[in-house]
Amino acid sequence: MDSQTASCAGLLKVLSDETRLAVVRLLLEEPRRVGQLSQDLHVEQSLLSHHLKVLREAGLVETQRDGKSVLYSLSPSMRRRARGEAIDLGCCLISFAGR
Amino acid sequence: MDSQTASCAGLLKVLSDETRLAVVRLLLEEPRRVGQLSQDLHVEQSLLSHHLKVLREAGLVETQRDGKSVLYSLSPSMRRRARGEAIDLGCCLISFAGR
DNA sequence: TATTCAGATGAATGGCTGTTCATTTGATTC
DNA sequence: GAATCAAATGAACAGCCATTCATCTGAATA
Repeated sequence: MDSQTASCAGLLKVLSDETRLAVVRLLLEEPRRVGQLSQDLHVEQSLLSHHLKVLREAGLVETQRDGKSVLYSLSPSMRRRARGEAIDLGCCLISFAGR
Repeated sequence: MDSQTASCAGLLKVLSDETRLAVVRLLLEEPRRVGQLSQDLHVEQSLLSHHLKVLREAGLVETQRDGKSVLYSLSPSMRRRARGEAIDLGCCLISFAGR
């Protein structure tokens, strides 16, 4: 059980929350402001903010001031093309290929 | 926030534990008995058994009696080939393509 | 500069979850 | 059938985490 597996589990834990996963999927489409996310997901502002902090600290998302609001986007380094054998969860594929 | 996202988060939660993730990665190679897993991962029998139960109930793994021991293998339906845009966690890729 | 709007932060709380220990079940062997 | 080996189960506990509420920061506008 290498340390790589440990940190990977940690990242999966970040994504294993319904709200955070939904945020990431929305940001996979395009950047959005917090207010938009809050409306789209029907999640109260404060709670969403806490979740966004977790995503930030995990390096999954990045922020950018936009006047009064803040624009969230998926970290560019997180974008990749998948290929190779994977685990099919039905909802998504998890692949370890080439690692 | 659809119910699909909820159940997906649930499955990711199952994989977000270091021990369970390590088990799945080993079973991705080939089926193994509990004793083997326990030795390979340095995880005590009872604890491993609890984790295996979680994996079983999530439908991720299947079991097969083999004399005194039990053979665990990755559920065939979980095996797929990944392709399309994905989120790169460094340790693995998560892809939602075509869903 | 006072007010308002957008978002972040901190403390408090309740529920979930990983771990341990003791016990049990199921299958083999003596 | 008693003893042994492999794995599963249940109860108990402790630490973690999502949620809520109240408050604060920071930027725009009047």
